[in-house]
Amino acid sequence: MASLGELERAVMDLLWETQEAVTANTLRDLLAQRPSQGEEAKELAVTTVLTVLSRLEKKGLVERERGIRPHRYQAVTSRAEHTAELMHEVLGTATDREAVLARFIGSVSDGEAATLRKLLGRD
Amino acid sequence: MASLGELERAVMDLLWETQEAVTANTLRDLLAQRPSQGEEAKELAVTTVLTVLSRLEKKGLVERERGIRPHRYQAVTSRAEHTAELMHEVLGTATDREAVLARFIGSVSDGEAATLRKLLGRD
DNA sequence: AACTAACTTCTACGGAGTGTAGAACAATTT
DNA sequence: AAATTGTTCTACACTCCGTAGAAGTTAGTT
Repeated sequence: MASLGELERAVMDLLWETQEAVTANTLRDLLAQRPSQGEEAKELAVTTVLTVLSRLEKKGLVERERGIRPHRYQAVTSRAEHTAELMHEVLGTATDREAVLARFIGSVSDGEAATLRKLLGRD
Repeated sequence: MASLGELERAVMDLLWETQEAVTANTLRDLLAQRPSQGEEAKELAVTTVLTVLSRLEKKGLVERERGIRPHRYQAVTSRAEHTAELMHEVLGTATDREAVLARFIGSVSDGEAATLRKLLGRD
């Protein structure tokens, strides 16, 4: 259960940008200013945003504060963390993990290769 | 257009294992011996397998030889290559690629870290 | 307390993707 | 030509996602 729809993705992106916990109304407004891709951004109904947030909560990506009345939502993990998890999920528990990694780093930019070297430390 | 269904995945796994081009009937038989997960493996109709193969062909993951009569199907890329592509897709074109890589590397096994060091070459 | 405004949950529907396979059509074998 | 084998078409049910109105709940106002 990993993939997100387009709107779900847009919401997560906003939650990842604004590190704070925000309300559904705020998100609706933020979404309205965001022409997702070529498409004119139209005002969504708040219930739409709420539905999406509920689904994201069920998926474990979003956490909500139920105490205060306009509930506030925030991402459970950072985007980087989430993406890294996804990458591991894709890598999987296969027997050929190393082969995959070989192909993977084969097409990584030079700069990123350098970063990786730094992160891995010299032996 | 990256994700696969459960049956599609099972078919791809078989095509990746048997490096050869195989027929739909062969695949049906192979699938029958494969209890996907806890579930008792039942015999699927050949048309089911054919439908899945067509869809995989449309997705560019499978190639078929139309010359001979029982068409033969094979994977276009190796599993390792495909998985590596998926990983890049997940990594995406975000601004925080390096942050993602950092998290990713952080949870890679020691042996794999060593492999990566080797692949990246010492500086 | 009753009323109202804001907010949340429930229910729903249409479209896309997937698993599944029969019906109809095409080619090969006997 | 008839029978067999193989492929394509069509179809349906189920899940996920975008979308939102209807109904229910909470809080603020009179």
